Amino acid sequence: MARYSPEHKEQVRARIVAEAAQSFRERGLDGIGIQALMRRLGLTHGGFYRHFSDRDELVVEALRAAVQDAEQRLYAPLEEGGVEVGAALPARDFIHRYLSRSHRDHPEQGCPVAAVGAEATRQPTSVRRALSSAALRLLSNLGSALGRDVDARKGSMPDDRTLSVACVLVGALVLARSLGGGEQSHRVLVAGRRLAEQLASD
Amino acid sequence: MARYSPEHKEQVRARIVAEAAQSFRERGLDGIGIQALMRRLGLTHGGFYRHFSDRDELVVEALRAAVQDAEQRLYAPLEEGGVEVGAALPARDFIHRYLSRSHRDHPEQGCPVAAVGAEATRQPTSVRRALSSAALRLLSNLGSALGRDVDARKGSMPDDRTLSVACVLVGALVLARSLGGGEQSHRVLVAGRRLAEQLASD
DNA sequence: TGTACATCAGTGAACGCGCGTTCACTGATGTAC
DNA sequence: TGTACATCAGTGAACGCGCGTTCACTGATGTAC
Repeated sequence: MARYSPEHKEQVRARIVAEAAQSFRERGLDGIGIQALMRRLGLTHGGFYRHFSDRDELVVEALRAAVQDAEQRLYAPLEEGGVEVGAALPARDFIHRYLSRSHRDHPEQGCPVAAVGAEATRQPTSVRRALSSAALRLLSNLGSALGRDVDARKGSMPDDRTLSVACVLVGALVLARSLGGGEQSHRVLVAGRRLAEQLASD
Repeated sequence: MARYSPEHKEQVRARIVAEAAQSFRERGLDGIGIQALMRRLGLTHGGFYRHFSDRDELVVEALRAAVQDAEQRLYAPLEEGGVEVGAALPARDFIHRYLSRSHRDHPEQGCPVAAVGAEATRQPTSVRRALSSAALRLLSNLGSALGRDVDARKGSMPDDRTLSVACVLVGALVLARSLGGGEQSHRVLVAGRRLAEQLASD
């Protein structure tokens, strides 16, 4: 067992991060352990520390990966011809993907801010910073979709309209999840969509 | 040790529930154990099962208590003369209390939907139901504050304006907590307040 | 080309710890006589 | 009023379990000669 091809190690590391990015959104940042995580990948827990110095380091990386994953699914335009990606989605499409039933029912593939943002206050500093930059990235993407391209990560500020739409998106999703999957929950999604679209088109 | 006054048992039970209602909002529904909780009250863990059949029963009760606690602090009018309580707060005051820095910084005394609503998808049925009724109660209170007195708990539906304001409140709080306590976080609170007030006064 | 050695990703036992839950127990009070 | 007994909230040891982390190890491959 060992001495694999040069790329092997980074591939395994990437698999750990990807699995964690899913599991943490599904079960919360404290909801899955290293042993269970490694077992899911067909590995044993001891090897984990060849890749990460401790659990928090994985949480930070997994949050970064979750942001990218959510961007792919919610923000990136549909690929046409199977190749190109790049331009921003229209705000309307982003809003509809964000406040869809499938996003509500699959937090493990969705926005990390809605899934674990409320856990920020009980996390160590490194994790809080990662959550904060996840939120800023959401604002930045949303700003682009609204045609207000401001790079929030660099400290510049998203405009008020972007902030407003972001509140509606996150709030509607958290409320809809709190309400379960029934009719009231769906009404929240629909009301959130309508309001977000209206704000986006002002 | 035992055979206290008749009210003693229910007082202890109430203390357990109150402590849990705080701790669960502060640390998440899985964030504090029975031993730690009982220790905080100066009791030992064994006695817990004289009051509850299992941990989930406590979670359900604690969520109910958290709703009442949050209502007291966010929704109940200031007592005048130190006695009376009853009438609804104006929507504007409710919005400003909900999107205050102190609510952002003290989830343990605040809205349980914002604090633990995102955990709904990973809880057993009994807890999911309790979270759902917490959310409905938030909608109901907000409906009253907006002058749309609809008892959401009985299955009747909150109107769209109430749903919209609720999305803004919950989303702004979760976003502000994700962003930490800095300037961006405060801007989210301010933007949320402005939007919520505007929607409330339409 | 063949042999000796170094590397290091992954293994799995072990550490101390806290979890939810059970249970034999203690001992102050209430009730029966 | 005095004594014997029942009650039952609270105690603390114990159960099996999973946690994060450490560590001696294995063994396939790469490098040195």
